[in-house]
Amino acid sequence: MPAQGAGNAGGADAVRPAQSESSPPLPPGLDLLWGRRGRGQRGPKPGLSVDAIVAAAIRIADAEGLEAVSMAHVADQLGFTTMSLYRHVASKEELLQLMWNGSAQGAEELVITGDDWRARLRMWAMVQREMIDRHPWITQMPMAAPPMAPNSLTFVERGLEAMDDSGLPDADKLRVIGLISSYTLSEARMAHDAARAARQAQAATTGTEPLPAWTWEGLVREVADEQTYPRLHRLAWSASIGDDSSGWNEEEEFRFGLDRILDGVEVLIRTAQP
Amino acid sequence: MPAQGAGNAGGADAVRPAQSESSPPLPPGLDLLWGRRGRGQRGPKPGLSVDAIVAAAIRIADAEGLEAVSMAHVADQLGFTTMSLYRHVASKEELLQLMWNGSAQGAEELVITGDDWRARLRMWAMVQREMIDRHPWITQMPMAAPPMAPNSLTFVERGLEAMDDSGLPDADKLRVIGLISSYTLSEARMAHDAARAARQAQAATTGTEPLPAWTWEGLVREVADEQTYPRLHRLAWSASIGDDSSGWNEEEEFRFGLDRILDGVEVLIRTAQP
DNA sequence: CTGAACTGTATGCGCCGTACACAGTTGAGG
DNA sequence: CCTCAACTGTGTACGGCGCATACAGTTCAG
Repeated sequence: MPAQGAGNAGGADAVRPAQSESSPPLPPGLDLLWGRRGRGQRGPKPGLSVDAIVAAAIRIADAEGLEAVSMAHVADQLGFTTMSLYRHVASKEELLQLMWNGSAQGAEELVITGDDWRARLRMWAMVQREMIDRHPWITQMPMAAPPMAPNSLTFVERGLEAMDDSGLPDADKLRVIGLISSYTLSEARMAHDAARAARQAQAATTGTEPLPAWTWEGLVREVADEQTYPRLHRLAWSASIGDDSSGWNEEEEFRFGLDRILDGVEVLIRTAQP
Repeated sequence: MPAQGAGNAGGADAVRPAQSESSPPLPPGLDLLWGRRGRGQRGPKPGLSVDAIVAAAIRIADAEGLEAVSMAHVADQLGFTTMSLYRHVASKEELLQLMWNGSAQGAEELVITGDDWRARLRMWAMVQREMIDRHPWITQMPMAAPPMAPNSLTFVERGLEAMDDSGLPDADKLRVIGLISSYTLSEARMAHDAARAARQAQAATTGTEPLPAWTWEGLVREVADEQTYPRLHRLAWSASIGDDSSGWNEEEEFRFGLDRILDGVEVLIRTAQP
């Protein structure tokens, strides 16, 4: 169904498609992200704005998790009715996209420092990880298409900038950026999913139970017999993996993988330009 | 609320907690995965089974996407009522976990071949990627906790096996496995999200529109001005990134990253054992 | 001054996960 | 053999979800 109903009595459609003029219309969702949605001046002053909606949604997601972000919840956080949101946002999915972009606010004034490409790229990855940790719910989002939001592009630009002195062809720089982002995002996702699972396992056994607090090694010991999983069995029964008593240091794990990747990039750079 | 309501008239609880005996009860969800859920013999023969439910759910997810997997849909695919599923599965979340494990069926008879650790590890990653591609919906799943399902552990065991001749300490082998899995999963996720986005962008413009078919470069050209995104601008306006005309070969991109990671692992192995 | 453009509201639909009470089926223990 | 507890599947109902739609009130261009 096209956006402009022909003889439809009364109601205007929720959001207008584009600002017209030269450029071809962007895919739906992206137009708003890049400020290309029309704004007439005829009606009453809007008491609600896209920014306010997105900010409220992010506040909720930070405080109560992504699953708590419903149109109704966001709306009455703002003191409006549910349907009022649809005057500014086409759908919940679009709101989620805007939240994604909003979570990366501050990427503009981000400065990546370091003596060489390796130090800078490392910092770039750590910053990305920190941004995700500040808004863990972004690891649960659909993530439609390659990142095309303004803040995402800014971040990619910073990554390319970090590799200015690498001597790699631009296409390879982009691939390296993609590689590191993939890893960082995935690692953050696993960390937060695990944390969430642990948290709600804790919540499930309120009070009464002695709460066994399963560790990864403990579970493997319980479940993996020696015949079918000899190596895992050995690993789980050998001395604790992590150094400290609690075992399993996530941050250390992340840095380990990152350094392996950077080693690989170094090999690429060295072989490309002798 | 504990599972056993004291004076509750009539109804037995949906699923019994554990099989008793020695071992301490596993966290909820895992007990079923590892076959540690009790089964009495008193009642009528069940016409429904966990396996049938999981198989039906996977069939739906493969054919119509994960969002089409609802308890109602699964149930009447099997010719039963919605609520009947809850006699075999504690919740939808548990069903999703079982689907995850079920999607990795066939991991037992998987054989990883190759002359050295590098070839084997590469094959291991490619196999993982293919398994994900066969069931793209697993990239959309919550993924509670580190992978503890039997098939997941089998797969990890195979990865460790692939590195038998690497000379690395076991803990490092595990970290390498984790690094590669993270990357593979994330890359697969991006690829499928992009594919899905493209598919439904296509579906949105049925018939009438000339469907512009945006490429990544095209979008960047449209949106990224030279001042704020100089490197991206240059990249997008230079000759097409991919080699063929359609640009952007996902498989090649995946292999690029994988080879970088393997290079990094090689560095680690070489420096660890001279 | 009028009417079109615009903002927020109220109502309602279909779908979701699942709590709960219930009827029918089976096998173990008396 | 009978009985009754254990068990399986059903029916109904509830609260929450995203969102279509019709509507009432506000503002500015003509």
